Parts: sequence; C-alpha cells; structure tokens
Amino acid sequence: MHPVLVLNGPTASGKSALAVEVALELKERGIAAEIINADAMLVYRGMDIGTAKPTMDERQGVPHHLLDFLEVTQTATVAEFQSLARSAIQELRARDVVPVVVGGSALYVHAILDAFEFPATDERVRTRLEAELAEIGPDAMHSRLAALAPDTAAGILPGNARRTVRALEVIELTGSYSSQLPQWSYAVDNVRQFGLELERPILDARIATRVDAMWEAGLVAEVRRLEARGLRQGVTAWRALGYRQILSFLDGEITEAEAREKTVFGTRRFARKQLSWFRRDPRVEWLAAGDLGNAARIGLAAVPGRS
RNA sequence: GGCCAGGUAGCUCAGCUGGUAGCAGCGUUCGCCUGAAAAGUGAAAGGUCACCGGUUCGAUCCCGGUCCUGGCCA
Repeated sequence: MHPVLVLNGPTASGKSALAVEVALELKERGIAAEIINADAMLVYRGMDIGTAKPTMDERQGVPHHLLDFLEVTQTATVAEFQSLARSAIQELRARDVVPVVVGGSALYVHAILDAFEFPATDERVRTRLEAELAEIGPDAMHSRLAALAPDTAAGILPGNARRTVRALEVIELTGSYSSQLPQWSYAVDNVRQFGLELERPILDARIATRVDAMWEAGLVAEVRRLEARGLRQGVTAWRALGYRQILSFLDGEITEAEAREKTVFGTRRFARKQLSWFRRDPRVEWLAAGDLGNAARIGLAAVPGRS
C-alpha cells in the first residue's frame, strides 16, 4: 500500500507548488500521485485569488481533490471534511495512486490522519437548541451548559454560541462531550508527514509580496463577485483573510490601503499560528522551504523499497 | 544658522507643572480549542523614561547644557 504523503507548512511557504513537484517526480518513476487539499478555505468555489488556490496551469495536469465543493454560503465543517478526505485517500489507494495531502488547516490534517471522532449531529435537536438560543441568548445557553458539564463549559467562551449549542447537542445525544483534542495516534496507515519551515523575515516578505500580487490580480473584484453570490450570508467563508478585510473596505469602514495592510498583518499572524500547530505534532519531518531537493526527498518516501 | 515641536516597551503613543511609568494599541513568547481552525480565545515577558549636570527629602515631569529627529524661516 502506498504511503500517504502529507505536506504541512505555513501559508506562502510553497507547499502547493511542492506537492505538484512531488507528483511529477513520482510520475517520472512510474508512480501515479494525486493531490488532496486539506485547507478549510480552498473548498469554496470562486475563492481563488485570495486563497492562492493553485490554477489549472500550476496544477500541471496533476488531479486535485477536495477543492471547490462548497458555495460561499455553505459552511465547511471538520467532520465532513474528515470523511471526504478519508474516502479520497481510500479511493486513490484503491487505484494504486499515492495520495499527497497538502495541509493548511492543522485541525483538518489532524482529523484526517488521527483517531478523531465527531459525534453525529441530529437535525431536530440542533434546530430546537438553536431556537432556544435565539430566545434566551448565548449567555443563558452557556450557563445551562455549565450546569450540565462544568469542565466543558470552561473550555468554551460564553459568547461562543455555536460551540455552546454544539456541546449541548452532543451531551443530549450521547450523554457527554469530550473537549480535549485527541492524541497523536494515526488512524490511517502508513503516513509520512513533512513540514516546510523558513525564516520568519523571509516568510513575512513572501506574504507581503503575495498579498500585493493578489490585489493586482483583482482580489477586490473577486470579493465583489462573491458578494453577489451571497458571501456575506455564509458563516465561514467571509471570514477568510483578505475577504473579510475587503468586505470591511466595501462597507466604508476602512480604506482600501488599510484593508491591504490588515490582510498582510493578519496573514503573518495566521502563518505563525499554523507553524505553532504543526510544530506541536512530533511526527512531522521538517524540511527547509525552497530547497530544490525537497520533491525528490519526499517522493522517495513513496518509492517501494526505498522508504 | 534662527525659531517651534519632539526624543518614554521592538513599533506607535499615554502619562492631570515632581513620589522611580500604562489592565494602552500593534508586535513578541507560551497556552486553550471536537460538525466555524484563514475562525474564536487566555496568559506572560518586555522600559537605566536620549545623555550630562543642577534644584529638591525625592525628578520621566522643573532649570541649564549636549546629542538626535521632524517642521517652519533664512
């Protein structure tokens, strides 16, 4: 069975391009490889420029999975993503194809690879709880949760209505709610995780350059288009870096220059956060971003007898 | 060269004419997170208050000088 190759790294570290290189590298060795996205924002149709979604040219004919399967009005969820990604991995392996997972969202990667179980949701319970929320407000809901499960409530902020409702739902359905992230323990066989690291000043500079390029490529126009398709009505998509700032600019709250600057700063902060997530996973093998030998190095992990 | 305004945390600044400074914003570091992870959140660290003198029991704050920065006038 082929290994699952996972590429982690902060935004702008070049992991998407590297994934394509790895696939092409394997192709030369006669091994098929396809890419599976593990980034929460690349799943939205139409969010292309601001998410730096690989273009058709950049994909160089390598098939990409789990991109563009939601409208911006829909909500991406870890649980759904986990199931789709695991199916994709199975399906590729069944076809003797190496899955190359490109991770941007650490929780998603974690959920795909590790024993991470999401209790099922129940539409009726959920609907009822949400109606109650609308009636009594988030604080009262949180108090109710605190009465049922103090430990769980302590981990959720009173203002976080969505998580409060979810916790109440799970408790009602299963009797308890685990609020601790699972251990590092693979639920998927034969995984090799790599991480791209690079010096902070270089990363910061790349982020600034990339945001500039996004603006020039028409990010503002992209946001306007998506606005017409209901971007503001969604729960998650509009919060993406760049999009949120531009919406704020379109509302007249900030200037375009401020939106751009905030996008750069926000992206830097995000990159740091990503790194701290990935660094926490002890199984990640770190590589220097930009090293020309990376594709060969990672590809080797999928070559029989050489891993 | 003259006049004016400034030099306080890594950055931007606050500091009621004196009791060795601010729960400040951003940044940094370290955490939390189970159907919103490009989201949401907690905590901590960090300052010889430009420098040298003076006045005072005591100076970031008052006085004198030096250096530096910005603006205006020559």
